[in-house]
Amino acid sequence: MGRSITASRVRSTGDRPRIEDVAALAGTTAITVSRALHRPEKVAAETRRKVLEAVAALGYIPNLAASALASRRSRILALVVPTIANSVFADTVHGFSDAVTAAGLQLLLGQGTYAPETEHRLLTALVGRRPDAIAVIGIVRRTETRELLRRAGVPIAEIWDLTATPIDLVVGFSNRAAGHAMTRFLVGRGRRHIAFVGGDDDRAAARRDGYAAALGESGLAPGGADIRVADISYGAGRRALRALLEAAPAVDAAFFATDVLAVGALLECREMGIAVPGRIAIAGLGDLEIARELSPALTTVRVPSYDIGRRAAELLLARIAGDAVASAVTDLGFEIIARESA
Amino acid sequence: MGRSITASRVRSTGDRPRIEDVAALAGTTAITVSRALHRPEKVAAETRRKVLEAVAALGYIPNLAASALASRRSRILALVVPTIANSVFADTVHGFSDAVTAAGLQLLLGQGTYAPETEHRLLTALVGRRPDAIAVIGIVRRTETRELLRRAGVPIAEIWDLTATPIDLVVGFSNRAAGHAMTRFLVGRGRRHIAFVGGDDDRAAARRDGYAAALGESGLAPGGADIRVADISYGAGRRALRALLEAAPAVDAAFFATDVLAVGALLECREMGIAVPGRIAIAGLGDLEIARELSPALTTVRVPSYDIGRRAAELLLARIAGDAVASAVTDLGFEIIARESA
DNA sequence: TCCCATCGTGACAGCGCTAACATACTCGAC
DNA sequence: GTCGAGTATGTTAGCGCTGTCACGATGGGA
Repeated sequence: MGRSITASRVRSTGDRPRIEDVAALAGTTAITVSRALHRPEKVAAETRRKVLEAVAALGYIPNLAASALASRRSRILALVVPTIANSVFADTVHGFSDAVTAAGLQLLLGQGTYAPETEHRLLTALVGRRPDAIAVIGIVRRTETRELLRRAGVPIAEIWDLTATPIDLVVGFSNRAAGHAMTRFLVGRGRRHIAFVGGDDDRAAARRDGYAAALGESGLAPGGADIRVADISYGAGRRALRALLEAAPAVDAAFFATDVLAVGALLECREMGIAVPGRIAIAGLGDLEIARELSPALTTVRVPSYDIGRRAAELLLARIAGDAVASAVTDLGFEIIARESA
Repeated sequence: MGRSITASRVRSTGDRPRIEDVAALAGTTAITVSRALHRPEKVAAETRRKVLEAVAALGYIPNLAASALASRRSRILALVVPTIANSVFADTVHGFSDAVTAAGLQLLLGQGTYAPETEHRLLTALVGRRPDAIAVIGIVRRTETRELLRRAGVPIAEIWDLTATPIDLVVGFSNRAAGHAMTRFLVGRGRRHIAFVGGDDDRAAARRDGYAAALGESGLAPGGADIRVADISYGAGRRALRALLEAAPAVDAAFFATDVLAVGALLECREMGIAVPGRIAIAGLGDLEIARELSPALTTVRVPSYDIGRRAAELLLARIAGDAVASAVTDLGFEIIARESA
């Protein structure tokens, strides 16, 4: 049945050439071809030349699935993101992709993990591909999922928020500290009725936490109703601002969990003729490009989205290469960008 | 040497369980486990139960690289994008990912193909993974690369622009027609000195083409210097607007190849006190969310970014399943969204 | 009663590659 | 000339899964 029984080793037309076809044409054997391609220094220059010639002549492209199976190295890095339709996460994917590509590996992307259930399913599927490492945006909460990742037996990075108890590595910044710092900043600007507006994901919750702690330290009470948004959009930011002013007329500052919401609020203020920062200060988080282009320009927290992705990939690659990674926790920090809106 | 020589088939700790381990625990053989997982209707209910129990007990996750090798189906779809840090492409990735995930396959993402050379290298690497289908944003120009894809022997989709001579499938809209339609729209609004501003990629070039054709039909000359931007950002849009007004003071309309540039121009006009659309009309393409939130709201071309990704994946999946795809060309159209800026 | 279709299961081989060991050959030291 | 070390290449045996065929059991129709 097998090809090896047939007299000729020439492949039928339409089939892709295999490593043996290359070897035959180059007058050598499969293993030498493999070495010529992966460890050229182990092969005589003349042999290498013949092999490369044969590769070119046949248009040979190694089957990486077979390679992965035999070598137990897939040369794939998996990355899991809540959604890609969010430019800060897109930047992280970008950074991750750049580092992965530079190292000659490939990126397997999993998307859609705001629910723990989907996250688990998605990760199971990804683990099946036996990636050399896995990165996940967010801290993995479900015990079962953490166990799944641990058992995958490869380096794991949880990225975008810090935790003292990572599965393996963490790369990000403290969302809590960022929330705290911005709130202190607003207090420092003389604001006394500061509201927080955000969604319900973990990162927003951490920022809200930091906000609450900073208020407590300053002896202040929350400056408005607890406004939660269901989706992250400019429109949601507008609506949230209106709801806030209605529910808490005394509010003098609004800190939004993300710039998209803050920008929406800024636009709404302009249309309603509400002075910013006169009547109310507006602050965001993310430092989107649009934030600095509006007027008043948005005061925000700059966050290393691209670097988180890039650094995570680099650390994972180092781990794969067997290099010791100094610390399990990589804090990339953040920066308050004071502009006109607060 | 091999595992089969050892007396016991129980795996050493740390190793992942294989299909044979599951089979042993379920009291059956590997092939039955494979069938129980992939074609459950082919296996007796009782056997299936035992297999699933064993799978759960061992935490077995099939090795998809081995599966791909044996079955010649990788269950991977590859997608290649110029950059992901551009929200319209991110939407396309999103749509593609949704369809791929829904079908139980996985997404291999390649990023960074504004240069033909990188595109070729990236695609070579992706083809090595033997995806079941490949989608590429843009029309593949290089003959060598087209040949590479053709020889991959799987369905191929070129997406985001139409062409009469696709490698296999095309899904998108006519960038030329969109440029044409918006230009006609501006002419219809009484504009006579219409400028076009965009980058140098293929899509911008097609839009510029349509613009030039529409001007010709209306007996008009280009309304300004030929402004090319090097990067796509709000800042670039601002600078382009200033450059345009300086180079061609008579200009009464500016059509930007993408909304990001148009939004930048709109912001610049506001700051410079230039009346829009009084002094100059501004139009874009893409229909970003911010476009409708600004005032004046941006007149633009709505483009089916998400649907292009989703539809491309669906068509590719249909092809893989052996269904005939009605037409090689899928035109998803576009829509002029007339708002206040033009 | 026999036959053949159908169902459930299994044996075997192979997908295309590489790790590990084995072998041949070269060259300089003694 | 012999030996050992180093270099270049080859042989063998899988990696973990599934396609293909084969086989036994069951059951309904002639």
